[in-house]
Amino acid sequence: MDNKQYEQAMDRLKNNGVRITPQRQIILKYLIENDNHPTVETIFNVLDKTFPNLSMATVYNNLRLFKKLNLIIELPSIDGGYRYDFYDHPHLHATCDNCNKIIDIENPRFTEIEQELKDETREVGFKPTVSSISIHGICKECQVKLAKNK
Amino acid sequence: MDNKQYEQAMDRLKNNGVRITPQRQIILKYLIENDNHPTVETIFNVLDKTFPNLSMATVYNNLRLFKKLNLIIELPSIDGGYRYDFYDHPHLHATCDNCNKIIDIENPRFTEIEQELKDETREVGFKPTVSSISIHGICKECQVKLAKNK
DNA sequence: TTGGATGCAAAGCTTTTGCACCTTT
DNA sequence: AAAGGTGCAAAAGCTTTGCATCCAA
Repeated sequence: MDNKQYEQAMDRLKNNGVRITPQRQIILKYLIENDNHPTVETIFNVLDKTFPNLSMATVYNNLRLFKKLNLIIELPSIDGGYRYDFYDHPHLHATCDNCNKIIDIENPRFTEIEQELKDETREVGFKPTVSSISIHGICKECQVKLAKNK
Repeated sequence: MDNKQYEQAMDRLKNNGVRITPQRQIILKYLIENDNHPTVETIFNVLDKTFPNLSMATVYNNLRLFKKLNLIIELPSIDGGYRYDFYDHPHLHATCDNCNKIIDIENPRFTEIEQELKDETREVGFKPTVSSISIHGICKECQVKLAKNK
């Protein structure tokens, strides 16, 4: 794990007068170490194994808190729920509308594009924080799957 | 209203074997004529006035259908719900995380940027359809409001 | 020490579904 | 005439909240 990300996240909590609890630590660590864009339930199920008595409410409450502090971003899934992603460097998301998987796409030009989009919002007096940039469509695997079912 | 958008939407329904009902017509018309990014409830409340006995379930069902046909896009709001937007030409959304307002930002370069992002997903075998591109932050009005409350 | 955080359970929403009736094709 | 869609109400899910207890600072 990139420890710097974790330390910076802890600092952001401290600077906002938010207490550092084991629950907050493991949730953030999980999000930093995994780029699987988990649902709330996935996060809960995985962490509950090694941290019994963890409460779903705590996961919900803390995800909401982290989102407000711009530590994570929330990605809508076509299945109705949300997926969560630690907001490290901005990157492109490709969301499969068939299996709901979210794929990270890295590209050196992306930071530049994000900057350009943020600048555009500044022109109308907006104060940008994070970006949520997704391309919807069908992933490679599902294209094959869907073709077979015809 | 741009009638072409409406006609094209109707064609897309027909081509997919979907029946054209008055409910579908008024919901689509409403979304085409308004760029206020309404919630499900707003859509229901406005349309129910002139179309009594409209059912919330019908609004939900049809929004889901339109989304699947890529006629509209669904934008997550920090208040937990979603906002809907007729998917005409791609454009940038600035989402205020304080008042939940969504602002359309038009820029001639945007189509080009969207194309570039879609191309990036194609490189990993993805088949892109629509984009959902939002910059989160605080709008002009809320910046003033929040400064006053200090 | 003490205000904030957690866990549990209950409440509150939002969204979907079942079914009888109605409408488009 | 038949397949599909609608409205209503009930069910199902998801998310938040109240409160007693616990713990980080």
